[in-house]
Amino acid sequence: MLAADRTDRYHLGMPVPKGSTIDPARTRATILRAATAVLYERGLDGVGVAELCARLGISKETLYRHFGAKDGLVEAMLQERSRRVTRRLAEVVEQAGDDPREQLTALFDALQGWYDDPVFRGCAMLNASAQHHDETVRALAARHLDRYLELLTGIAERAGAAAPDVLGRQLLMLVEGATVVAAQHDAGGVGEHARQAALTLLAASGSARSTPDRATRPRRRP
Amino acid sequence: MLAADRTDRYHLGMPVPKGSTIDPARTRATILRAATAVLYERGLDGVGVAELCARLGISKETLYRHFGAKDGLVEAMLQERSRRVTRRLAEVVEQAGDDPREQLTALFDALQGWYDDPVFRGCAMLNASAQHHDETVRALAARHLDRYLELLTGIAERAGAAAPDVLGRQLLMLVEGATVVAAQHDAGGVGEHARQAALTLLAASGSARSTPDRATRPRRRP
DNA sequence: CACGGATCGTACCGACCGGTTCGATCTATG
DNA sequence: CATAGATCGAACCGGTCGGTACGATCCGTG
Repeated sequence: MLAADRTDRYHLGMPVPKGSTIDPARTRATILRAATAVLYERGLDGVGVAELCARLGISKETLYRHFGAKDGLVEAMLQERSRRVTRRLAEVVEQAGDDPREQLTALFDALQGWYDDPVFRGCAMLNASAQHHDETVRALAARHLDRYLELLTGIAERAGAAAPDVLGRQLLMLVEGATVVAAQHDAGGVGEHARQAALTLLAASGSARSTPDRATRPRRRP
Repeated sequence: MLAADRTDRYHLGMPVPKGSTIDPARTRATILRAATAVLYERGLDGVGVAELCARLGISKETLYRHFGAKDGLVEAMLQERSRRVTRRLAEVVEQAGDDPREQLTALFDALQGWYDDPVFRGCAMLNASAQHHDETVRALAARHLDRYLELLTGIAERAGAAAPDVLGRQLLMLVEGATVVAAQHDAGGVGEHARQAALTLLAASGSARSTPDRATRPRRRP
């Protein structure tokens, strides 16, 4: 589990390299990354602070100095994950070129790759929201869906959909539905089927690419 | 919270009516129904056994005699809810007539009605699966999705879709995605948008009955 | 009328959990 | 060399939770 025998040791399960100040910021980031993996796999309440710290190779005091409380860790973790995942998907879409169809294809392919990952356990935000009825976590989940919706509505707009916000919502349902089904029901091919559905909705959404400029519409948040 | 003052009292928060044997089966069903509501609203781990019993107006001993353990209650509860919900949706579909488009419309209208219910908190099965990483609960959630899938694939078959199982999966994603979005993001109109998407997918699925502009084909191919 | 069964209310128990504290160790800095 | 800061490991604390036990109450039945 850990490295370093009793003679020399320190910090995060590994002996501190030669001459390096223990950088708190780096420590915090490392804790965040490792804790995210454990809490995602086992659930927020599935692992206590003691075991969590043991797995990370840190002491409870270190964790509490960086995050104040377990909730602080959870919130920081969810925020960071939401940002990272959203950025990743936005990159995938961006690198797919200008064709909205290609963008959607790339997006659902990326999702399928995620579903195939052995550690895939569904959307961490929605899982967290189901576990902690805490209002803060709910807000983070809602914000996460906001980010997704913004990305998808952007695709819908570039496709010249007659009602891009409606299409964006529908694509959001497909993305989240595919994620849920992949997590709970699997059987494979979920991403592909979702992609086909998305392309069908796109094709049926009105004049494709013929009306690039249109009145901008209000945005997210109820 | 309770009825009955200190003079006469008994059983399930209400005084036992005049001459009636306390029927264990009825007691169990009543506990199940009331516990379902509380645990759905607050989360499986959001309310302890003590408080749960207080809310139901029963003693812990009674609960444990009927369900053995909290997990037993949870499992019984989820099973019963899955059966009830699925049956209800099947009825809605059945009462909508023979047209698959009408059936889908009725189904998503029913879902929208659910979303509008103030106690709506998303799909209880998926919430439970996110909370208890327990294998039994996961299996119950998977079985729940099986039931949904069966219903939706049936509609796809009656519509004469070229690939009814694929369309069924896609409709399942829409249903679950709509439920997730309604629970976490709301803003209204989710059911309607999901319904439109479902009808679009149905119309594009190579069906005979649901697309008026295509060559007709016989229905019913199991 | 006595008995068995279902129930209540309460007290109790052991386990665990989130969080705090403390002494010791090591590093960089001045 | 002394100090300050980051960390470790372990002990500790109060609270909560799931589950059990027990005496008392009320019912229908024999």
